[in-house]
Amino acid sequence: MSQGGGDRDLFLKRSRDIEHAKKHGRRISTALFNMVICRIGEGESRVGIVVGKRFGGAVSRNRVKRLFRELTRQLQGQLLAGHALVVFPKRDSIVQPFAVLKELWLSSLQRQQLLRVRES
RNA sequence: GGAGAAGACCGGGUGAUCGCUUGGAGCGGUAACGCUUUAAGAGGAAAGUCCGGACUUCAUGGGCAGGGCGCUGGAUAAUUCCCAGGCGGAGCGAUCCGACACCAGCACCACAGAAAACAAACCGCCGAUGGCCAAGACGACGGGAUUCCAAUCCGGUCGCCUUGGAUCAGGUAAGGGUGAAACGGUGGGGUAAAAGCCCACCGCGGUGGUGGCGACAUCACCGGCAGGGUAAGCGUCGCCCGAUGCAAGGCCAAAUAGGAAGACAUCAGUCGGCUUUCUUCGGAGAGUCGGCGACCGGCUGGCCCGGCCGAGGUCUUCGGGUAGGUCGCUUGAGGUUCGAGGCAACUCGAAUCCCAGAGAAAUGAUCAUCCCCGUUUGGGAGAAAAUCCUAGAUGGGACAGAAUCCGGCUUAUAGGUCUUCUCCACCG
RNA sequence: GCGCCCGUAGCUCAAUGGAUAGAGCAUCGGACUUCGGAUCCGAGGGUUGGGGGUUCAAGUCCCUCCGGGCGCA
Repeated sequence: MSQGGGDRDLFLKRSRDIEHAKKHGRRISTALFNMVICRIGEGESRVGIVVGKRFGGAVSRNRVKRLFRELTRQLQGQLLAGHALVVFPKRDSIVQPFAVLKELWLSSLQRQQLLRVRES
């Protein structure tokens, strides 16, 4: 349906979808974020970002969501289709430089074999 | 120069690349939508939700609750906010702070203290006056001793006076450890001792004059003093407030579930007893009496009164509502600049501008450069320290994110700018 | 977003505005016991969430901030 334009279809927004992923997905954790990965079949992969009230004030919560959204936008071309990812950022992720975050994101997805192989 | 007081303002700037949301224009497309281009896109507190409104829905009345505020005047859409003033308090001062009406009624005032709200009196002081007791002087009377009488001496009774009392009646509240608070304060006179008992000043109360719109101020006269505190305890008085909050509310409307609304007629059933008719002997119908229905349940702005509804039948209509979507949704007690009025809050007039509208919630990521501050290195000025100039490296730049919209309050906030004023020190 | 409620010892709760804030459990010490448990005796532990105000006096009354919880589609 979407031709890859606006980023509405890039993100998981309904709590029903996020609860489904949390219940059925497998959980990995890194130094800067936790993540739940769930296979949902057809369609583009989607990313949900969950930031609880314990993370901090509204400014910190908004900032970390923006960081992870930017990460998703920059790297959406390399993601394999048919998965739902739910990210739970940790408090340290807001003080790290963006390049460190990007490196960790790529390597952890590589380990889960969710990245599209470059040469093919 | 130092130490302060009050008020106003800023809250990093510029540029590049890649993105997000909304509006306009153009192109493509039946449409949904897509592409290109252009414009705009967090705050002084957006926060806390403590007040006040706009706006929304809710209503058959009556009464009672409930809440808020409390010096005066002004200003406002409105306010408990704001402005100006009064009074009280703090400060040398600029200034700051103040729930700042009423103690008539009820209630409370622990411990300590003689006594804690009614006025008294535990210790104390006095004992003037009237008693009592003691001593003494004087007088009168009568007695005894020395004795013939006189005279002297002794003791007695009465009267009066003086002095005295661990005294009684009584006077007094000056002084008394306490306490947050003790029934005006200081000084003098006065007295037996005292006391507004008297006087001066201060405080207080009343009356009148003057000034002020007023709170109040001030002056004069009069009064010897009225009688504690707490109402952010119950309460009284005056004024104000209906409730509800954009998750209000309107519209469209999947899936699932079957009901919902209106009108009309009947105006009532059920249980038990008795009488009677029919009977397939199980019962059924009619009449009459009694019980329940009906001291019940639901709705009705928080409560009460009051009010409305309640079973079954027939007919007509299709609606209600969840997920979701959409409207509300940003042109407004609006901003900016002038002018006028007012001490000011603010008001009036003119011109001009359109300035976020998201929806698990857009305003971001990376980089360059400039600005400010700190650390440090090299060079220079300087005898050296201090300090200054210059170049570089490195770190930092607060509090904090619109959610229906406004007016305030409160709280958080790195660094900086401006204006006015006060006190102290020095120089002229 | 809007509305509402609650904060007392480590935990669960008390406490008319009146004095060192109390009880139970828990902790520690002692007694008892061969040792432990139970029991008995005793002790420690509190900025009454923070600050300010009213009052002679505040855990209590009032204001404000902080933390926690609940409801509303």
